Parts: sequence; C-alpha cells; structure tokens
Amino acid sequence: MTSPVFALVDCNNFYASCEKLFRPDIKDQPVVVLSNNDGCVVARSREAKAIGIKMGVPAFQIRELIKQHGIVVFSSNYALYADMSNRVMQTLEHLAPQVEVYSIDEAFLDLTAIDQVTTMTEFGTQVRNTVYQHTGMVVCVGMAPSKTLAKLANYAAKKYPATGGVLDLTHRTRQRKLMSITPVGEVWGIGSRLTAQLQQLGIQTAQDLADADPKQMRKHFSVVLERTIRELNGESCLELEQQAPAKQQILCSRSFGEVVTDKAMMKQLIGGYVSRAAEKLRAEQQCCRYLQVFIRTSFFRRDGNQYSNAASTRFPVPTDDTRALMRAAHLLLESIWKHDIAYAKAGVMLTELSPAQNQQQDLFCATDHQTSRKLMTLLDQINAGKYGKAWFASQGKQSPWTMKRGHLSPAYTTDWSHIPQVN
DNA sequence: TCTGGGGTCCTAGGACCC
DNA sequence: TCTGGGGTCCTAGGACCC
Repeated sequence: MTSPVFALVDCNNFYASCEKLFRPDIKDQPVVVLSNNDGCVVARSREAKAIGIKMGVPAFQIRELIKQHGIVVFSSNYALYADMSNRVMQTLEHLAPQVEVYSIDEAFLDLTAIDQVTTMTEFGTQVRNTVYQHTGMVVCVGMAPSKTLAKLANYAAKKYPATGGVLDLTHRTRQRKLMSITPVGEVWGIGSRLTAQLQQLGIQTAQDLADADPKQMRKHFSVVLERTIRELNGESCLELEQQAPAKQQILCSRSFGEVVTDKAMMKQLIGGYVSRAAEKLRAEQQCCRYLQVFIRTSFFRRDGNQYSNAASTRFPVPTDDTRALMRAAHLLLESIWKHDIAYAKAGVMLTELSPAQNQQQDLFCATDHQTSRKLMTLLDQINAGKYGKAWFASQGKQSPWTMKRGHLSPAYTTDWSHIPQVN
C-alpha cells in the first residue's frame, strides 16, 4: 500500500489579492483589508506586511502609517472573495482527483495516485501556474505525507522565496531539516497558549515537538496534541474530507458601529440576525431545536457597567421557520435585557441541527407545516433575486444593522453594473 | 472617539442514576 | 459513630482554526 500524499494549496494574502486583481493601478502598492465595521486588519498585501502592519491590529492604531505610506484600505467585500474562492476551487477540482475545500482560501488535495506520473515539484508548479492562468490568483503549494506536514510545507513555500512557492516535503530528511528551524508555534494546531506551555517544557522547534513522546503529551495535554505529534512524524491521522460535514451550529452576530441603548432598536437588530441565521439554516437544509440569544457590552470598556448575558430555549419540534425563531428570540431578549447599558454586540446561535426532511412532528402542537415551508421558500426566492428584498416588520423599515464600510470595493464579479470597464 | 465573525473539538466537573 | 463506586449525560469554558 502506498503511503498517502497530501498537498495544501493556499492563496497568498487572499483578500488583499482579490482587491488587487481588479485594480491594476495599485498592483505594487501596500493594501490592507479591514474586518466588519472597518475594525481590524484582516488581510495585508506583501507590501503592507513589509511595512510592519500586523494581523488583527485595530485600524485606528495604524492611521498614521496609512497616511505615511499611502496604504490603500478596503472594507471586506465577502461577495467578491467568495466568488474568487469558487473560481480557484473549481480550477483545483480539474487538477486533482480529490479536493477538500478547507477554508475560503485553502484546499487540501489527495495526491496519493499522482506520484507515479510526475514529480511532486512538477505537479505543484503546474497547480500554481494553472490557478494563476485561470484566476489571476497566486498560490503556494506544500506537499507531504500528512496534513500537518503539508501545512508546514506550505508555510515554508510562502516564507522562503527560493522554493518558488512550491515545496515537496515527502522526504524524511527534508522534513527534519525544516522542522529544526521552524518555531513550534508555526505548527498547525499549536496556538499561543500551547506555545507558551510547550516552551516551558523546553520545546522550542517543530522538531522538538516531533521528538516528544505522544503518549506522555496526551496525558499532559490532550488527544489533539498527540495527533499533531504523530502527524509531524509522517503518520497520517487526519483524512481528506471531500464532503463538508453538516454544520453543527449557525451563528450570526455583530459588533455595532455605535453602542445600542434602546430596546426597540435591539429588537430590530436581533430580528435581523435571526433572519439571516434562519436563511443559512434553510440553505443547509436543516432545522434547529435550540436557539440562543446573547447581548453584551464592549470588552474594551474601562469604566464599569459591564454586562453580558445569554438566554436560550429548546423547541418541542425542530424548526426552520423565521417567524417561530423570531418570536422566541424576542422573548429571550426580554428576559436578559437590562436598561441603561451601552450594548456593543449581540447575536443569535442555532444548534441541535437536524436534516429538514423527515422531521418528527409533534402530535399536540398544530403547526401548519405545509404553509410554513411554502412561505419560507418564497421568502428565500425573493431575497435571492434582484427585484428587491422582503423582510419582517420587526426587523424595522430599513436594515438597522448597517455597519461601517467606508472603503468597500465594487462587486466586480457578481453584479453586472459593477463589471470592470476597459477604456 | 475607533478593537471582526464564524466555526470545530476536547475536557472537566456537576447532576443524576443504579 | 459509621455514609460506595461506577457509569452516563449535559454544559460551560478553553483552545484552536481561518
């Protein structure tokens, strides 16, 4: 039996690259993309990284740098990123027999059968060139016998220009060489907390971790860390998941552009989140049994009056009906609402999901299932079309959850009226 | 003045049962 | 006075990822 080979394909500076694709005029300029509400930096172009802009810094802290270096700033444009992501993934589907879309800008490929035909490096280069040709997106490719090592290979392909963006890490000696110069915190699954704890134990590099006793580490930490150690030693513990598993929870939450103190306003906001969450739920073809609503002040407040609370309910029968969810959510809000609080964030969470088909009905609870289904389908159809939107009165007349998006780029690829023009 | 959103998995500890 | 042991289920919270 041949041992498995995985490739990790990862887009470089994905959001920033998406923005640059349609703006050749800023090709070599530093670019940053901000989170919702134009809050934090969530993506940086190569040039912006070189200036020293860190991932996750609040926008207001880099105002001077932006001015000084002429950094081009964008609000996040998820419609654009999702569309570009689809194009990249479709290209990958043509290049490899099995693809796992791992996130918006990354995919694992199963290359187990490929190594007979061509060298790994050649294949990786072909992937890189083809994706660039088809989409304009630059990707790096890392290949190795486990997902964790493939991640590491990709990290190195990005970090070391001499690799040409493609790294074959299938050989043991090369794995050891790379791991011995890579900080343990760069390993997939090792975050800041674990890094600190591992360093206490004298584990500094990826190689140190690979050399640790997996049984011992499991006892000390968890089964997850044990798996990571085995993966670093070339033992594949994580399989390729071609079919995305059904979601287990759906969350819709926002920080507000300005604090909210008015209950009626909060009701509208929660209504909007429920609406959106229910839409996602139906798109997944699932129903939920459990609904949670939460509201809170800002963690960053220094003065008193911090407040954070959540309330939840379990339905007798799973539902995907926005009306039922919204009624329940508003009751939950009533139960946790406190006056004279400056709320900064709120959200709703749906859990205990199950397939929408074959729902067990409640004998004593007369819901008109047919009508509900028809109404929700119609609602989703209207909102998917381009002839206007339909929403519930309790969400307010205009969507009150407009957030700060001062630097939004056009919907180049998803709206005819925004299509780029060549003059 | 100004600090994102949406997920997953694992573990510890309490409640409860026999 | 003396007060078991083992199992399951649930939840909250921590840690991680992108």
